[in-house]
Amino acid sequence: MRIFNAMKDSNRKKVSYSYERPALTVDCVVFGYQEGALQLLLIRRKLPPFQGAWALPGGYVRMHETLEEAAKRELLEETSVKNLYLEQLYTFGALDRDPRERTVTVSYYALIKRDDHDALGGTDAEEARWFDIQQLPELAFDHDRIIATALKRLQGKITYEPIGFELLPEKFPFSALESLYMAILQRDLDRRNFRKKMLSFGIIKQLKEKQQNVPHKRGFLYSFDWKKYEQLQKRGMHFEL
Amino acid sequence: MRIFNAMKDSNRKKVSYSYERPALTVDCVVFGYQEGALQLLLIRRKLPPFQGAWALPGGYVRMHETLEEAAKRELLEETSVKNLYLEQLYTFGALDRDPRERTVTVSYYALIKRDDHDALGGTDAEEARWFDIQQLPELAFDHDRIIATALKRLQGKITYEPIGFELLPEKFPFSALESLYMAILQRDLDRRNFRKKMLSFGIIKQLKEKQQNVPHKRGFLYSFDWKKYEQLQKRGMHFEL
DNA sequence: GCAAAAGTGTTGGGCCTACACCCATGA
DNA sequence: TCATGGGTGTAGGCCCAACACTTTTGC
Repeated sequence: MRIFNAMKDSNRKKVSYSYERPALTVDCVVFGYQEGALQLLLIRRKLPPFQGAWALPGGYVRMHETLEEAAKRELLEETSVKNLYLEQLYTFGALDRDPRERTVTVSYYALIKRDDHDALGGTDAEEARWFDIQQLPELAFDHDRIIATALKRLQGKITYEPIGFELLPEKFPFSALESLYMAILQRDLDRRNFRKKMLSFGIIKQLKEKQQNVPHKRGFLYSFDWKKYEQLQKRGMHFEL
Repeated sequence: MRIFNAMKDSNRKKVSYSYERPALTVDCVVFGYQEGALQLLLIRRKLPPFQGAWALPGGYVRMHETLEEAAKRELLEETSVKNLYLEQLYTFGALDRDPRERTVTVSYYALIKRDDHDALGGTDAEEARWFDIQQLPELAFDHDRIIATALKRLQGKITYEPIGFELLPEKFPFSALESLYMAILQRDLDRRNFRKKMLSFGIIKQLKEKQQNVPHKRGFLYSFDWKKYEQLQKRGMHFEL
């Protein structure tokens, strides 16, 4: 895939340098959340090395785009995903991480609202699929390490910044938020205490609507209040767990 | 400096690629602490661009070294500094951050015990100097942004991991730890509460020795207890502020 | 004796944890 | 009527913030 993209790149030309340079790529760890499970978006490699193996979406950084632009472009090309929360994760530079040649990769992690993006498959008719985070397949390159790093980062960040909403639809029942946190942190949380604390920040608004077609009591729907959050942040509010 | 190093590199040879690659460098934000002030190690550039300006130590990543090895090598070459706490910070990839050509830099931040490293000056007779973090000179490239990022990271990390000791000598009076935290966090801390909490973790041992030649009551010296810290960490201890 | 830092405890309030029962709905 | 999740309050304990005086030393 990487090679394929590179060959298509309209910037292609012979260039020479007076000393060798590592290749530079980006890779994206894309998290989603559905039906109580934290998920990950992977693509199947069509070419060697690791032909047929599952891998993170990613590819070469071009000369005229920033790292973040490269990450967004690859995601769009390979998985048709856009409009997401994207943040740089870590840069991996082990000597043997790509068997072809020295390749340094800048990794990003992304959070997306699954229901916005159920249509998958890239412009290259890439095979892309969601996997439950607990049941990942064998992965190409050092992508398992990158994923482990991303998960740790997500677990840390979600406790001190309200980014969980990036994984939920606009309107959600409170229990979805709660089980999202449990899926990410991989531990139980007390329902009453979680609700109390989360609501106490004042950044979630209760809507007038309720759940529909549920085989139990209808709960209110909620949504994240961006304006309130920005206001409170300016006044130095402190979100934590 | 970067060019100079590149020219010396024994790996030098003409290489060509079928598409362009950004240059890849590392830059290090080296923190030190002395006499109540948080300091930063900078070198003066001898060549254009930004000739004569102060900059972070750093340089090109070679093909046979990892990113961290590159960072350590550049530090040793340019500032004779070794044996330090080093951690990757962020990768900067703006298109125009180097006026010569597209250059992506992987930044690191380092903490060193000032008294171990008072001898400066690299093998190239680089001019290297410590600056008070509050009084930095004009900086080359986007190094001011890198430094700002590093300081924020240090402020965050020091509250949940006991890395402050990396900036202090082996033996230190308790007040040094306290004023170190105040210098980094740039706010006042209550002496009694800070001491209570810090000692409560049980990772600092009081020595038998006391301060010498001070114009006031002699306080005990302390040192960080690595073994205890590792033990407690395994048992899931949680250091915070 | 004076300046400067070391050393040391208590109290009140707020926050966190732990915990259990009733309600509304669809099947 | 049953299974399923929705919604709610309290009490005890722990931790945190705020706060001041005495001691030792060099000058």
